[in-house]
Amino acid sequence: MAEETSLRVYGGVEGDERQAERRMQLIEAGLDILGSDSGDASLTVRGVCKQAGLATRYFYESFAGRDALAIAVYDHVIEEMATTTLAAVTAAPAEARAKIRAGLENIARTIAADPRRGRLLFSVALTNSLLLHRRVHSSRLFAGLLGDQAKAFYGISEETDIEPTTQFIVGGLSQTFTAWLDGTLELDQRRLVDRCTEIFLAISELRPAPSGRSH
Amino acid sequence: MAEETSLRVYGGVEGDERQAERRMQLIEAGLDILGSDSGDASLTVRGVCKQAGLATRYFYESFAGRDALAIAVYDHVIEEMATTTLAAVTAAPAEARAKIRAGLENIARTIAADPRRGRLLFSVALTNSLLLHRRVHSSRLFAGLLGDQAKAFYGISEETDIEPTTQFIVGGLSQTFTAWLDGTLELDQRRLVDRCTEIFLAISELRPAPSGRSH
DNA sequence: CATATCTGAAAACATCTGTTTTCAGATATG
DNA sequence: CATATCTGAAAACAGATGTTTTCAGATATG
Repeated sequence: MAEETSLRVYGGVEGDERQAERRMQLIEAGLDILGSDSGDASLTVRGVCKQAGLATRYFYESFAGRDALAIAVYDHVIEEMATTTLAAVTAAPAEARAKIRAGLENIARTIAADPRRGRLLFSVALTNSLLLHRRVHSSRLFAGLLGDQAKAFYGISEETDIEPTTQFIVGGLSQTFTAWLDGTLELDQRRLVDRCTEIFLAISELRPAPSGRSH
Repeated sequence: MAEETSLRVYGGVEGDERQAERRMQLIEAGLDILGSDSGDASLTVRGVCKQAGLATRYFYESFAGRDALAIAVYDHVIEEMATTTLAAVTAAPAEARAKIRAGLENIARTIAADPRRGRLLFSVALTNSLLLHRRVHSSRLFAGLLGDQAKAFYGISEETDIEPTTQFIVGGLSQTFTAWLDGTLELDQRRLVDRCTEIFLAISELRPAPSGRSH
């Protein structure tokens, strides 16, 4: 409440900068932990501070609690993924297969370069209901992003229910990317993206309800 | 080690029976908790005993620890689901669409009748690596069970890697069933099964690797 | 140099959990 | 009836964790 008055220079660095760097160190450490296969149960205050090389004291300087850090980490990863994927899809030729492939390729490349991000987005066991909601929301976002032609066909709304087709695609992609990160799937990135693109397309081209309106 | 000597009659019931009933009460209570949306982090010894109406003392009579109970609950649910689904698939006409529909219908009906089972199998956030491994194994089992014609085509081995197609189907079905249980999907059971059957078929009919062998 | 702030480490306190043990009362058995 | 076992509830103990506070030393500022 009355903290903006102090903040001296220390070690030649401004107070705001030191705080911001500590915050970033905590987010990085949080990503290390959330991006491991232990799930978010291992995200402890002491643990993340040790990983960040900071004193416990500084945790509450930047975050109100465990959940606040988890959300910050998740948002940090999602935001970057959304930005780059949107750019890749936009830059791709105006054709369903090309756009889907471009988006999937961006995701595959990103999580291959930093598996922590992939595990956080797709495979980490989240017990935190806030994080689960974020994942649902961002899944919806990506499904819309990648399947914008499906959106045009079927009229998927971002606010109302998701079609079973979209749910299926999101779940299928998550599972496939997770297995790929695990090493369970012995595919190179190129073939993974090819394969997922074809499956995505095949599902998209199904009529939403063969015998009439779906509800 | 030397417990099989005692076990008196109490309340008109044999000692073995009392133990077995307490074990069943604990498994039921464990299913209540694991089948809630809190994930397996809420499966505490005190909690499950309270839910079962038993004293903490009796937990370790039947289980070595938290993990042992979790595994017992999971196996209990999986075993029943596998048995009834296998029966449904076997009884269905010898045709891919009919067999897939029969299997999916059995799963949908079972989890609609007891959502705890569905949430445990598909949606609960599992931080327990033992449970995660069980889920992978049983997913493999069900994918093979439902897609036996795909198995014949692609030669899916239960011991080696799973094809990306199978991973996609398992993940897609899990996500879709989860959303259906949540109420996110406003479909009746019939349409859900129809839709999943068509998607399943469409994916199955894709060639595994359009440009050659997959690895 | 004197004082105020910052830093790192650790202590402190409460709570939750796993696990074992105690104990008074209920029940069966000789 | 006397004794051994069973039951339910709770206490006890250790460890992990969230969260706040203390404290000695480092660093900047007047």
